[in-house]
Amino acid sequence: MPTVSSEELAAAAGVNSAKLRKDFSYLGSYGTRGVGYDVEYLVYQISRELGLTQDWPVVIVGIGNLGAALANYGGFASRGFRVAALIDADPAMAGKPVAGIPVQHTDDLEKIIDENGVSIGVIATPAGAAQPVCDRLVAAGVTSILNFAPTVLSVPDGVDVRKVDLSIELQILAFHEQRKAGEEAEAQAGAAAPAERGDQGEGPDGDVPAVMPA
Amino acid sequence: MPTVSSEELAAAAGVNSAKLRKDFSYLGSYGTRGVGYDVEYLVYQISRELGLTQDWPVVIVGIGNLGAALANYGGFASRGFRVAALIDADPAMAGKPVAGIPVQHTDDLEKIIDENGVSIGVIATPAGAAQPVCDRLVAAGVTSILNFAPTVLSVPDGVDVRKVDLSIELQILAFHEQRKAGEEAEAQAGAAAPAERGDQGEGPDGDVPAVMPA
DNA sequence: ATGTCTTTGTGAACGCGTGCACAAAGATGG
DNA sequence: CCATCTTTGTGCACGCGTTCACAAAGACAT
Ligand SMILES: NC(=O)c1ccc[n+]([C@@H]2O[C@H](COP(=O)([O-])OP(=O)(O)OC[C@H]3O[C@@H](n4cnc5c(N)ncnc54)[C@H](O)[C@@H]3O)[C@@H](O)[C@H]2O)c1
Ligand SMILES: NC(=O)c1ccc[n+]([C@@H]2O[C@H](COP(=O)([O-])OP(=O)(O)OC[C@H]3O[C@@H](n4cnc5c(N)ncnc54)[C@H](O)[C@@H]3O)[C@@H](O)[C@H]2O)c1
Repeated sequence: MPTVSSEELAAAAGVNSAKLRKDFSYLGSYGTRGVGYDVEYLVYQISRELGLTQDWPVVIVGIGNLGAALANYGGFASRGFRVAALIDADPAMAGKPVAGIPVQHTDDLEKIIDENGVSIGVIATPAGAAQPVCDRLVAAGVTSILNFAPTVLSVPDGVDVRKVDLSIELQILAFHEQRKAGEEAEAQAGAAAPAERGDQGEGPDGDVPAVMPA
Repeated sequence: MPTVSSEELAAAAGVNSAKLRKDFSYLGSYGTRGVGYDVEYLVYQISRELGLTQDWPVVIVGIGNLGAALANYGGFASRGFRVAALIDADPAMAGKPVAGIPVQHTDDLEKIIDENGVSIGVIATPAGAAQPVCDRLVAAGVTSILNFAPTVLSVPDGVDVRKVDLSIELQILAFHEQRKAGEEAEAQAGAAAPAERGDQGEGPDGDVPAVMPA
């Protein structure tokens, strides 16, 4: 039975082993003291808890540059997501296949959501169309939305929205970049450079805490 | 002189006014007691601190579905980012314009980085090519990388990497989605549903803290 | 069966970000 | 010039997540 210790996993992930064990403990006691965790069983338990064991039908609305790229992306299927339908407002696109899936017109949005039992929608329309599209998706029964349009969406309680803003990603990089330059210039001033985070910035998260003094 | 109070700003942003004031205080004391903050001056100071006042040349490597979509995206320019060059390994693409910018071949990568003074690179190649491309970018002087390939990149100290993993965004939504369904089923069991966050999930950040008991 | 050795699971301490509460600053009006 | 009123800037306390440290559990050898 292949096993891994929390120490090994923690080292590989670059985190503290105690935290990793405590996190696992929320799923139950799946480890064996003196041995570690059964890899296969652990993978299954985590997958199940994260919802990776079921497959989720997803619709993409707005099949332009970005929407088409998303439709073509094979990485979703491997994580349990299935592109159930592509929707666009442009009549010229209706019926035209993108990534092997025929694009359907916005008029049928409600029907498509309903027939496919979709609860997750991706919005890749221009900013102006995002809120109206969002409203229709929600009204049709979608309760989770991934929004690429540069707009803050208003949704009722119970609906989750995640916004992906690529400009902000670049801004965060630029912020650190600017800071690097500043530190070099001040390197002669004696003060040591502050500790740098070494992670792979999983998203535009709790970053950028301290700011340089005036 | 148009001004805003920390209270107004906090309400608009949906955060605590004390936190907002404390954050601003790291930039210096730009407010006037009894009045508030001079809007124009505040915007300038924040922009400067965030590095929004300078424009950053950026190169995109891997001009496929995603890379082309990024190149066509106008939202970057408005935030101070300029697409300085597009690079792809496919000889057939060399010279072909995408979004008005001719695609250049990977062979010239180092020269392109150097001549344009690029310090920020975007990787949109297949996963297998990401690390080699990353190494070349870093060797050529790039110190910030936005990675779309589903790979964890190894970089030397001093180089920042941010990874955008769209599958993880969907997974987070699916996780909450699964949980919603679970709560409905357990609604009869008496325990009240835990408080739900109402924000717009700026990235795959410090989310998903507590996990359901076994 | 008993002892030893490894690794888990978790109570307790620590550190840090967030929010409260208020004194100080400064504008404004009399 | 003084009184009053608004809003900033910040010390302090609270809460939560992270880390430490260790007892308990269990495998494995003798
Ligand atoms: N391209 C990028 O890399 C990128 C990056 C970040 C954000 N974004 C954002 O993503 C969105 C899409 O970008 P894009 O480059 O694909 O734009 P695009 O113009 O190429 O595509 C937009 C598509 O949406 C369709 N559309 C318009 N109104 C619609 C509606 N009401 N219902 C359904 N479909 C509708 C259009 O027909 C078009 O096909 C934009 O909001 C953009 O700001 C794009
Ligand atoms: N399309 C999406 O929505 C999406 C979403 C998430 C992640 N991704 C990831 O982004 C990357 C690109 O996705 P895509 O859909 O655009 O793929 P794609 O196959 O359409 O494009 C890849 C491009 O990279 C070029 N390339 C290959 N090797 C290269 C090298 N060594 N140097 C320079 N260029 C090279 C290819 O010529 C091609 O043009 C992939 O890693 C994919 O997993 C894509």
